[in-house]
Amino acid sequence: MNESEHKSLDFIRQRVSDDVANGKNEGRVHTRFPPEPNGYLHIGHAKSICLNFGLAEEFGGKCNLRFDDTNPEKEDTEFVDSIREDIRWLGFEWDAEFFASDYFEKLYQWALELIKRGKAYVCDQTVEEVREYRGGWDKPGKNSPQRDRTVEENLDLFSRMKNGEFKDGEKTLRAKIDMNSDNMNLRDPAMYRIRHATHHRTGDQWCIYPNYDWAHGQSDSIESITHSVCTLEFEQHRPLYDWYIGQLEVHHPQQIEFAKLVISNTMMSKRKLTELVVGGFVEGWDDPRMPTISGFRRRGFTPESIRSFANRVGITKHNSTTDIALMNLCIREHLNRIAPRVTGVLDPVKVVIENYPEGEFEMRVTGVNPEDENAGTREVPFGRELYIERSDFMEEAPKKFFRLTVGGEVRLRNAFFLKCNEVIKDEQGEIVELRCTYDPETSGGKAPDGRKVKGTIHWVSAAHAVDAEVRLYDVMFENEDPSDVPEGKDWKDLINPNALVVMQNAKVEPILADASAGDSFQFVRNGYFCVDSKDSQPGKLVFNRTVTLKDAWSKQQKKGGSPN
RNA sequence: UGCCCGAUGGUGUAAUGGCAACACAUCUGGUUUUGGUCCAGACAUUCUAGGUUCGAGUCCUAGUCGGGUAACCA
Repeated sequence: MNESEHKSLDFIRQRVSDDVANGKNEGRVHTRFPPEPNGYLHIGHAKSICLNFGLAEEFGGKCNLRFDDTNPEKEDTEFVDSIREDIRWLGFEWDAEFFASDYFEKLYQWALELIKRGKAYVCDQTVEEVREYRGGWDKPGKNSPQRDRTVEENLDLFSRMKNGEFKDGEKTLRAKIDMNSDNMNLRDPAMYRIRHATHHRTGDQWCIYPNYDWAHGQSDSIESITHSVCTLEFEQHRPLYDWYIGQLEVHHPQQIEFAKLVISNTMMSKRKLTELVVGGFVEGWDDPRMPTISGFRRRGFTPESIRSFANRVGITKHNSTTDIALMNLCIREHLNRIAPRVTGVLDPVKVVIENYPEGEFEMRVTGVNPEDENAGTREVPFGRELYIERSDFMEEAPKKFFRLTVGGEVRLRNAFFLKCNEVIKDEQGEIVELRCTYDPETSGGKAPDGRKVKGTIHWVSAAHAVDAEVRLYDVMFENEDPSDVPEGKDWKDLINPNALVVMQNAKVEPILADASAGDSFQFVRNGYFCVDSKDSQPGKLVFNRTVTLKDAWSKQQKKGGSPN
């Protein structure tokens, strides 16, 4: 190792690096990503996925996918399938796939072993009694009345638990540790509970199910995991993790905890995300407003952008909140390089060019992506009637407004200079048409007489434009911290009503009629959009706005407008 | 009311006892046929108080603040 080439590693990579250097685990690195299949993966899981799979890649090791399916009542194969899909979409492939339920028999045998060694006992207490006997932070616990049952009695009772002789909640198997420990997890934790429920994989084969602590470390051990990375809330479980593995005298993985991802204006709690889906507040787990991986995918985020984000947020032990702006940066950065530029007019208003011959059209040739020389060119039809963005015209405009005004001149992107002569409105005073003239001498966007124009606006030919529905997405919560709910309010009251705004009458350039589901584009001056993978049809296009472009103009406007 | 963990700019991270670095955000300016991109610049008494040291963001002590934790969930 060259000291001068010391790279900046996060504390986990540092630790793994040290372990490898010291020959721990024969220099092996083996991680695992262990989701419970009770919901869809979200961006927080992406951080964990990038960490675990990244560790394996960087240290020449392996990473398993393990479904932590020890709670039959909440888990389902739908979630198993979506988890596999999401991990692969992110660009990772696991070395081996397991289920905690693969180990139910082994875990059972191990439990028998602990019973025989007097380290576990069958307890008859109810949930309430257990809580009472556990004591508190300030007061010691009391032993369960059944704590000193004989080995024979425990063996008999436990096998009868397994055989279904008892009802749910009637008995548990508990580890005999220390009812006086400072760490509540060590006050005789439950190892097994009775659940007469059908498991998504083992069916009705079992009616006793191992608790997390009894299953997790041993599963890690069986798979020869070297570094068992998890989030901070499991920190005080580590002594129990270590105790079980120590008792069983099997391969001992090292648990390491890091801070989970928190993003501003975003709800990450799996329970609450489930509530949004079940309660119909969103269309489903893959609703583009959701912080799920499938939601981001449908919204138009790329795997590259999410991996880039995960790498930028860092791995530490302190709780922090990452600004949602960083996500936006990551996706803009990637899409700016790869997304073809097209024109989409979200809120169209008609322009009639009075001095352009009726019924005539011409093709304008234009680049596909200024960031990519190899992207080539495309042709766009131009004619007498166009659609432009309603917000690109103002009757009474402030001085800094560089767009179209009455009497003012702007450039039509990739075409001509345009001047507005007259505004036509309907009875409600709504602008329905702008009568304009163009300067044929400015083809190519420059005037022979050298006169300059401040603004350039986008347009589509009215005769060629394709209708589209465009869904504009924004942050799901207006509050930076949506878990901070004001008195008397429900967290769902904080949902941003403008998280989705649908533009029904958008007009897009004809080339987009052939776009396929999932394709991403930059709508020039508007943002990045993708073809919705569920609702878009050949005759009825639907686009999702992935993210806006940075917008200095609207930012300036929000500041209260310029004093000219 | 114990036990465990943490604290570096508005935000997220780096600095492995030796010049507080990078990115985001914000603001200024330049380039530009996208108010995009790109380029240049601005933006910190490292929670507090003591101590060790030639030298402390880093080590020690005490405090302050924040988080986690008492499921037959994971």
